[in-house]
Parts: sequence; C-alpha cells; structure tokens
Amino acid sequence: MSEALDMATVAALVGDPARANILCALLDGRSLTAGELAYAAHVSPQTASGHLGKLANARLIDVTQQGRHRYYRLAGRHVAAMMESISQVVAVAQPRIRAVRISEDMRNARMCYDHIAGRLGVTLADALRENHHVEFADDGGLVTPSGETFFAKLGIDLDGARQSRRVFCRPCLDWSERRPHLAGAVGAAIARRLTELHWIARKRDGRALTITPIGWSAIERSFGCSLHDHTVPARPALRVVAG
Amino acid sequence: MSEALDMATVAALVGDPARANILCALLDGRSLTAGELAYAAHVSPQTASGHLGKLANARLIDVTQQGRHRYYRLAGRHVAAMMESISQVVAVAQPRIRAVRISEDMRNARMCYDHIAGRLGVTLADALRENHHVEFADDGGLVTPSGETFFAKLGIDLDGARQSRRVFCRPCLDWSERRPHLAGAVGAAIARRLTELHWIARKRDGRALTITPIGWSAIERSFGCSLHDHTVPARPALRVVAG
DNA sequence: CGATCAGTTCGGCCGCCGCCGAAGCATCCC
DNA sequence: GGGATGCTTCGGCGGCGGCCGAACTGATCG
Repeated sequence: MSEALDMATVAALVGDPARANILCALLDGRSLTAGELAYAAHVSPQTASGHLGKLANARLIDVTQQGRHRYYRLAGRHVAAMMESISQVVAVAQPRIRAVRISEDMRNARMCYDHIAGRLGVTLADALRENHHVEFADDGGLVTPSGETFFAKLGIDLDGARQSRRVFCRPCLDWSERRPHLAGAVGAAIARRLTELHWIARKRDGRALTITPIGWSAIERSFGCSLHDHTVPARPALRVVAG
Repeated sequence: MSEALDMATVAALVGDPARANILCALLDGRSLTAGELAYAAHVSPQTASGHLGKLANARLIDVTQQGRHRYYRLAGRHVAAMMESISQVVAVAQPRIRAVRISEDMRNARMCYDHIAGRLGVTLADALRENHHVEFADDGGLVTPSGETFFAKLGIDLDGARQSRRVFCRPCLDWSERRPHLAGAVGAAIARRLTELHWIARKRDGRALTITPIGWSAIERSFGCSLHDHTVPARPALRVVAG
C-alpha cells in the first residue's frame, strides 16, 4: 500500500519532461555538469538545479563536485533499467508512426548506458546469435560454450563479468532499430573491450559512437558480420586534429 | 528527445498516488471492476473513472465490459515489468526502515503478476537453487538439465514456456523478503501448475495465496524444502463454505 | 416500466509545482 | 582583489490537474 505511494513518488520524478530529459541525457552512463543538463532539458539553470536537487534527494542520481562544476550521473543500473522499462511501455503502448527524426550518427552506433546500441549493436547481436555464441529469449539469454571461447579469444573476461552478479546476457530492444541488441554484463564487457582496442570510440560529447578504421575490418573479421549498412567511418585525421 | 517526452507522459501517469494504487492493485494480473479499483485507490468512483480513462487511453490498462460492470486489467507484462523496475528503484534508493506493516498473509505467499512471491516464492527459489535445478545471476538465470527433468516430473511444460518467447527463468527481488524469487516463464508455469494441482489457491479477492493442506506436504516433498516458517494453513473447510 | 446500481461526464474549486528574475555563494583566472 | 563563471536559493506568478458534488447513461431486477 505505502509501496504504491513510494512508487508514485519515484514515477512522478520521472514524469516531468525536464527531469525525463535529464535522466535520458544521463542514460549513456556518463557524468554531465548541471549546465549541460540544463541545456539538454531546455530549461534555465535555476530550474534545472531544482530538478537535479530533487532527483539527487530521491537518490536517482549522484553528484560529485569538481572545482566549480558539479557532475551528475545516474545512481546506478537500476535507474537505467527503470528508464528502459518505461521506454518499452512507450514502444508497446504508443506504436505511432516514427516521424521523429533520429540523427544518423545515433542510429549507426551509440552507447546505451554501458553497452552498444544502434545498427552496430543490432548487427553484433545478430552475428553472435547466427554463430550460436549467444541465445536470446524475450527478456533473457545465455552465452553458449562456443560463445565462451569466442569471447575469451577477443580478450573479454567473462568470469569477471559473471562475478559482478549481473546477468551475462540479456536482449534489450533497440530504441531506433526496434530489434534486440546485447545488454547485461556481456554487453558491457564487449563495449569496454572494443573501446580498449580502439575499435570504437565515443564521439565528442554525445552517446554516439564512431567505428574506427581499424575497428571496421577487425569487427567484420572477428564477429563475422558485414558493416556495409553503416556510413563510412568519419575521417579520423580530422577528428584527431579537432579533438 | 521526443522519446523523453513520451516517457515523461507514461511516468506521470504512474506518478499519481491514486493511479499508482490502481496499477499496483492490478499487479497480480487479475481483472478488477472500476468500483473495486476506486476503493483500492481510496478515491471516489468519479475520480477513479477519470484515472482509469487516462490509463486506458495511454494503453497501460485494458477494459472489458460485462453486464453493468467494467473490468480493468494491465495491458500486458511490459506494464508489470515497468512497475517492478520502479519498485526496484524504490527498494534501492529508499532503504529506510520498513516501518510499514505488511500483512502476514501477503508476506507468506502472494501472486506477483503471474508468479509466486512472498516467503513461499523465496523458499521455492532457494530450494530450486540448492538442488541445482536453476541458477541465478543478478537479473537473469537459467534452468539446468536436472531442472528440466525436475519440472517435467512435476508436469510443468517447459517447452511450451520456452515457445512463449519469454525468458525461462529470471530472479525477481522479493518486495517483502528482500531476496529473489523466481519469475519469468518458469515462474509463471510453476504458479499455474501448483494452482492446477490445488497445492495453492488464491485467497478471496486479494493477491495473497493459501497453501492447501495437500499442497503443504506435496510441496515440501517434491521441492525438498521446509515450509515451517509459514503460518499453518487456514482452515480449508471454512474457506470452502465461505467461498 | 419505475427503482436501483455501476459507471461516466460535467463543472467548478483549490492546491501543488514548474517556471523564471533576481540575488547569493562558491571557484577560478588575471 | 576584482571580475568573470558555475551553480544554488529565494520569491512570486501562473497554470495544469486532481478532487468531489451533481447530473447523465445503460444494465438489471422485480
């Protein structure tokens, strides 16, 4: 009974457009400053500050101060999971025509809290499934023995992931592609490893990802998939100079 | 971007105490009349009607008319999953002293959408895990080969459950016990089968469950667990007469 | 057919909450 | 120290939305 009241409180926090925008902006797992979040939420700094205070007070987000900046981030995976499940309800309940313009960068490859989403995420998940390295059900999955050796060869530490007490392997309905990509501990481990190998890299301030020229062929080779659906990799020299 | 707006809309629907109460009341998967829901939400019938209209309009609940009654139910598992994930955030974010009085009936055994929760749910999950019939990770799990035969012997159709495209097996943090019970397709199949066998039965209008005298020993025997933590089964003769 | 009951619709009241301007603190830089 | 900049607090305005009383619809029953 009182549980429902607490749930209403939490839901009401997410139920404000500005706060929902803030939480969505944090969904990629990074820390953002109050100013950046105010901009993302399309509200003034004072207003954002109020919202951030409420979210932090309810322990949906955490803060760390750094100089005169305050960095906010999601309080944990459980918050990301909640946002995802709300998004699922939206997808099921309001299957309206997707007139919304999704940036091509985001569609191609992006981070979804701590794993890879977008065309790249779906392509990788398809490849892993086709090669019987993983199996999916509606809201769960598992890594096959052949998958174990495959991930080991890639340098992905599955035992470590398993110890994290997270599920190994979980399909997550892709927001833009409407087909599952790989989430869970394995999804996070893959994203971590591919970043480490510089096969993928975050674009400057955004959830979008770049597939590096090295990564392009390396991913196609090791995952046995084709990335031809993706746009050509952005000129890396330019990016390095710009960065 | 617009996705965040939609999410805010859905979250705002859950964010009202009366509506949260309504959704929680429907969490056991049954259909309730508008009047019952008004009572559950502690609001007048007119007010409840307004809320129900909004929830139905947003496709969070479905309606069927029967005579002069209108029966409302959750629009699907995705809604139950969302409510569960919100509840998880509440549990993690507000670990305050549980001063709330939980009814002993509810703590002992209850339905959680379509599977068994409460002490019984946790006990069953523990037994299944101890006997290596299932394995759990943080947010996923699997049925072992020994589990397959175990469930088959109980008359639980795992293949059918697998075809439903739901995860086989998923731990779900128990609301009252703070430890995992078994959810997913297997959880639902177990609940269905145990009801079929009359080992458990719903108490009259509520999520709470009764363990029948037959069920008491049968469950202890077949699952290899002790139910001594549970209260003695309520007098069945009385219940039959009353029902 | 009137009476009753379940449920919804209408209308108006009221309070909560999101919003921004202005001011108040910190921190950093010269 | 002075003056930026980043963020928060305060205060008052305005509107959305939840609430209930009253009236309406439609089903059931004698």
